[in-house]
Amino acid sequence: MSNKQLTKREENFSQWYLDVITAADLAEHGDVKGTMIIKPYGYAIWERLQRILDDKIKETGHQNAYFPMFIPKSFFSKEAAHVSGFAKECAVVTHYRLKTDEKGELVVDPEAKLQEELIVRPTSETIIHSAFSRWIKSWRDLPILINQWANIVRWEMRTRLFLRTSEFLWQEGHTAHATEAEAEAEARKMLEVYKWLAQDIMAMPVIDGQKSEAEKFAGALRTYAIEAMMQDGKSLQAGTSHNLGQGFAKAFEVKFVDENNTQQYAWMTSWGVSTRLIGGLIMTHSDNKGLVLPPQLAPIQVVIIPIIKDDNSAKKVLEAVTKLKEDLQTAAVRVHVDSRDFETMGNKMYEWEKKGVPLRIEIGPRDVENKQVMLACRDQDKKSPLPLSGAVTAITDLLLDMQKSLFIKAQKRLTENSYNIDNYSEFTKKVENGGFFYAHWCGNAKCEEEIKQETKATIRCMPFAQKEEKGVCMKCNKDSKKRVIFARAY
RNA sequence: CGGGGCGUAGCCCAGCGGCUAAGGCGCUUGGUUUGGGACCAAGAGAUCGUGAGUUCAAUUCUCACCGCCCCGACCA
Repeated sequence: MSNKQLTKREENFSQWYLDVITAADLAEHGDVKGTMIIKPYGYAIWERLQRILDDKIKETGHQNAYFPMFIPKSFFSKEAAHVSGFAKECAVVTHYRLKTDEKGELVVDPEAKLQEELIVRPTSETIIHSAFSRWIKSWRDLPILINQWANIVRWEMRTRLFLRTSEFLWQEGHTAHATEAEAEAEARKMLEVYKWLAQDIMAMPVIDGQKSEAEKFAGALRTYAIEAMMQDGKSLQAGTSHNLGQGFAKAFEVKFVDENNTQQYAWMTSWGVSTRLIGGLIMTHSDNKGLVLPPQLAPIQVVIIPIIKDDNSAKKVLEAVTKLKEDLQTAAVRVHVDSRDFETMGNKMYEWEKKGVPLRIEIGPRDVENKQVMLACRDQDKKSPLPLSGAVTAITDLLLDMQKSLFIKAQKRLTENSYNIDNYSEFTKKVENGGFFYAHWCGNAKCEEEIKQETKATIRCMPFAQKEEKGVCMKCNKDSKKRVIFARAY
């Protein structure tokens, strides 16, 4: 990263740290504009998240499957709202062959034009539903609960590392049900899973709720989402779950014969989270020193750095290091020993700090002598001695504590930056500084749009937990029953 | 697609109508170091974005093209 950016980062930390400090070590931009290369360490974080979520998705009765990345254009155009929602950001395959021209240059062979263009999936509803229509004949075939891990492409005009890349990795669930109630329950259940993932695993507090009509998924009946607050007060949509109603079923002829021998359209859902979560993770916990990882997600939970002074003490130090490493591994702690002798102490420490390893342990001759290790927690500044006896228990406890305290810290920030607001002109000023604004809204899309135009703030969600109360829309003064969250978002 | 900026080594960049294109980071080798970003020495690494023009001479000036970044529009 350039020096200019570093300087600017210091001026305005929240704007820059995603790009500058940690993301650079986790990922770099790809060769195609807006795509990203995720480096092994960054991928290890995604991989843990993926494994944890995948287990949970299977536990809740879903099966993994895989569908093609190319979607015939005709599939895409069957659901009207869906088309208009995604049409502007699709990568399109038009040819299937290259050739060398007279000048010896590699060109697209005009002879090899596809009869029907293929869309690189921006999401897989259409292709999966077309399969569903063949798979589903009877009420006995339902529910069908499918999940897929895949890459997708959305040709965004403006990209941002981790948060909005042209190509990204995600998980997308697609289900079909016999009844509306069942589909609704499924959509809500999976949002709960995402909430659990965000809060219990990533230590990232979220607000769950329903999206407004303007913000909902193209083609959905209702969209539910979890919204997280980043350190700069901006909102990040961290996961969505859609009750698709019967719209897609009608477009793709997903029909079944019910117990009364009548043809019915299925009720569908879809839900997904993406590598955007890694961006959310970075922007929730990171500090000026780099990434801070919650222990549950950290590929390396404990790093041990042996301090070798001379050949005499080296043996004893390495013995102590190996012993502790093995004991920790027995206790299922993910531990790494940094035994590189060509790096200086300082470099090693900065590196692991930057990578967000929760606990760092140093063992040198002095520590062996005193039957202790030096321990530093990533979320605290100090370094303190820890007796070797009982060290493993102390460490596992510390990891649990850190998981909790990271969540509490983030939740405190979320609470402190959430406001009830009734005065629109006050809102327009305060929203500049970020935060969640609980405000009354009449439910009219026109007010919503005007507010967006005037303040760049959108309705993030209508929180499930929000109690009814009488009020008037902060924009137009018409009656409102509930407050919704307005915020600026990524 | 509008407005602005920038393309010189893996990265950050200096430079100038002319001589062997400078420096820092990183890398390699050897040595000394090692409890918070080490030091010394020697080295490798550059079609100066591409093409054309002006000129005795272009990395430098002009034009075109390509690419990237930022701000909008778009999207989330």
